[in-house]
Amino acid sequence: MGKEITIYDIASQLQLSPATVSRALNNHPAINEKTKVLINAKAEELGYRSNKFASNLRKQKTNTIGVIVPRLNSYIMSTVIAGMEKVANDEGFNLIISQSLESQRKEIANTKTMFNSRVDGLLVSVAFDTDSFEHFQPFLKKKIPLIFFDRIFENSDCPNIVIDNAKGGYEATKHLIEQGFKNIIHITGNLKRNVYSDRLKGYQQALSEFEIPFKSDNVWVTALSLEAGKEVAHRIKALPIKPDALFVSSDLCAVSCIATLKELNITVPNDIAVVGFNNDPVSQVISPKLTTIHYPAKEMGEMAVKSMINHLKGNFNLDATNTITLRSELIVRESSLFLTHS
Amino acid sequence: MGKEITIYDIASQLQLSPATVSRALNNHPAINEKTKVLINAKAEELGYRSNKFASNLRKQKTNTIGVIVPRLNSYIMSTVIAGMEKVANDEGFNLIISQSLESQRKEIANTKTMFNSRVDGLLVSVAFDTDSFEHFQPFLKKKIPLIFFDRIFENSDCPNIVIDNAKGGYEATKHLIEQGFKNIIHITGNLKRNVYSDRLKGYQQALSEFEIPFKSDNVWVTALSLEAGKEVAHRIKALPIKPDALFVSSDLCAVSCIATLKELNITVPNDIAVVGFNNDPVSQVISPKLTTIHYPAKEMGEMAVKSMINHLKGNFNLDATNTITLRSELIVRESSLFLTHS
DNA sequence: CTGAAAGCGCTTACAG
DNA sequence: CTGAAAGCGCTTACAG
Repeated sequence: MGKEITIYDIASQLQLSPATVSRALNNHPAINEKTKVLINAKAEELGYRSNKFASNLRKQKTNTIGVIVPRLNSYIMSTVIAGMEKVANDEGFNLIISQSLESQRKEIANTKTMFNSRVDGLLVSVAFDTDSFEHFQPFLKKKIPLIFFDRIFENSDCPNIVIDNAKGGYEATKHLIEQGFKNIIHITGNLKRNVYSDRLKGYQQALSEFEIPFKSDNVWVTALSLEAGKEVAHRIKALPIKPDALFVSSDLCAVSCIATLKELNITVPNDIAVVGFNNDPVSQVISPKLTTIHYPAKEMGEMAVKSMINHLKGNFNLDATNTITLRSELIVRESSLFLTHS
Repeated sequence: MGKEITIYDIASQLQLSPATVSRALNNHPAINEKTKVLINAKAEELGYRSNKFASNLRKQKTNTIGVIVPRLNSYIMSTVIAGMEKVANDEGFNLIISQSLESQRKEIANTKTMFNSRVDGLLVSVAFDTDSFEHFQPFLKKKIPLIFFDRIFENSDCPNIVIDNAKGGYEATKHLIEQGFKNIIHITGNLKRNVYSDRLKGYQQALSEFEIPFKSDNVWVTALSLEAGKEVAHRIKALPIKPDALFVSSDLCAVSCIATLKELNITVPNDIAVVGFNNDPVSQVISPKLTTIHYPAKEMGEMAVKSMINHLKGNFNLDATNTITLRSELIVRESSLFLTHS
């Protein structure tokens, strides 16, 4: 009970050296198969559990991957984390997770903690306002692999895991145009971030393809929050010439906007069509159901951890594949369909 | 760059022993204040970072708290985790998080991993179908503190952190009754779990207080998922005598049900009033807005980690305070208001 | 207030 | 295929 079993206990009971026990437990090829069986049986019998701290200390590795996200409690991020946890657990890696709460200041503090925790690798989705790369430099200097996902730091030379945000923005906008909508407002987040700037590019591309002039007044930068959705609705209500469609870079914000528009007697899609982004469950439980871009959050989390572990194990070099792009897709529901357009 | 600074480097540069450096860095009272200042300055200068693995190995502690939740990507749980992360980070503890995906089998596997990771303490919210305590016994045997939160294991003698679910159920039901609704169906989850059985008790208590007979046919056990919400709506549609209200133990399920009811030409609250549970953001972005019970998820996460750390530090004994109950409250919105009842 | 020394439990280069 | 020995970087009981 009180006493912990070590490889020395196994060794002495089996009349072997601790070195052999250690090798057998780690499935070292030089050890006789029969000896391995013996040792593993004894380990099982005694309830041995390996001491990670001794092992990590000796090996100078931590088997730990750090994760920094803007926030833990958004649909996308909690789903990404769920995917990460699954893979990490299966591979015997630990995750240290922290949230920047959308502030570069907190993100810097988080990177310091991660650095001091000696993570073997770091996975980051950057905050809204991050515009310096400096806090990531210590990792590169120490050759600790750094991978960005979702919200990447552009021109960083670090590997990135993303979806094709431009394509997502393009498809969302094109769909609206094909439904007959021409005056489309794009509600987005801080354009410093690739996810938003790329979707904007897609939006512009679609407009230009259909020869609809782009107006910068039609791009509204918001916090993409629940509150932002309400504000957008009120702003639209006050507009002399109303848009006929909205492309919103977040489902939750889109849905909140739709609810508020309804309160203001503007109905969706009849008065204004709406397309969201993410395929958050919320998009299915409102009426009208929200057309959106499916975001493979779980897959992204899995891919991020898998790539990191492969790199750490030397299975493949991350630098070679600088960007991994996951598939996203348009899901058409009622909120964007042309009905009885007035 | 390559070389890591240790206390030996600091010691030799300062002509001191590693023992003194170690003590100074840990703010040991026996060390001269001036020496401490000197040592800390040198540590800073050299970019020293403590090696947790050596320290943990020596101290036989891990500074790690294990967390097992049913799933990471639900509003409640991701918010609980966000609260946990905040406190753990501030206190220098690490979290190892894993998800049981509502299966006892996976939960058992998770407890094994946690045990082998030698967590200093374990925080658990149990799966839907967990009915054995056996997989937690190894922790008690080794005197590793175990705290349950949200979904607790009843009669376990372990400390619990919960809300007053019976009170929540009571208030939700009482509110509906006071609005004039009498035929109230309760949609809930697996009644093995305290969160659901207690809410049911509250529901029954409110009915009995108003002398409305309880009918077990009015309690529907579901997965409380998005899909479950749809099924409930269809089942109601098929009912010869329809209920006038629904008390649903999850906002997401409630909202999905409302959306489907609407498709079936049953409107909320006019035809059927609805009260949810959790105060998920989704409750605010639909129309009508959902009346619900606010669940202090972030606070629960913070409290769980705080209690665990205090216990580990010996600040107070957990066994003394067997149950910590956090405040929840009814939030009245449109979905439950008596309008033009037909 | 400071130091010498042992030991936490592993892994691995070296030797045979 | 197996072993002896050193060492990873700390902490702490003991001594002074």
